[in-house]
Amino acid sequence: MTYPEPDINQRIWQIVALIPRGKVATYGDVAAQAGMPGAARRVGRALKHLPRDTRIPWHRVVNAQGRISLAEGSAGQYTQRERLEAEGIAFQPNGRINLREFRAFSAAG
DNA sequence: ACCCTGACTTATT
DNA sequence: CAATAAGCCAGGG
Repeated sequence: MTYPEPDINQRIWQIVALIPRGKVATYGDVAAQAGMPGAARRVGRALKHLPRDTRIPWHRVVNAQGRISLAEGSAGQYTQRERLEAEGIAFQPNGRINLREFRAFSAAG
């Protein structure tokens, strides 16, 4: 069976591992930090590839709107929110995270 | 090769 | 703020 570029996934996971506790990064941020600006979707795919028992803090990756991209009501969505709140990340009433406050990598790098 | 789909993003209406 | 459109990269039928 064909294998989806393992090196790329490794690089993406490495960047995600750099997001400090209590902070988040957008898919676009991770892609840019990994040296592939514009490849936000690629990041999502890499995360989906993660083994269940990984220690990579995948939950610290949210979309550009400061929202969780996993399906509403899904187990993953619930887990992600629980973990983020446990790290002290606050969700606004509209379900969004204030990126100005919790973003790990600034747009300027 | 063609087309649809997705843990995405930005701009426009 | 919601709906559209267009750009983006790659997997799978």
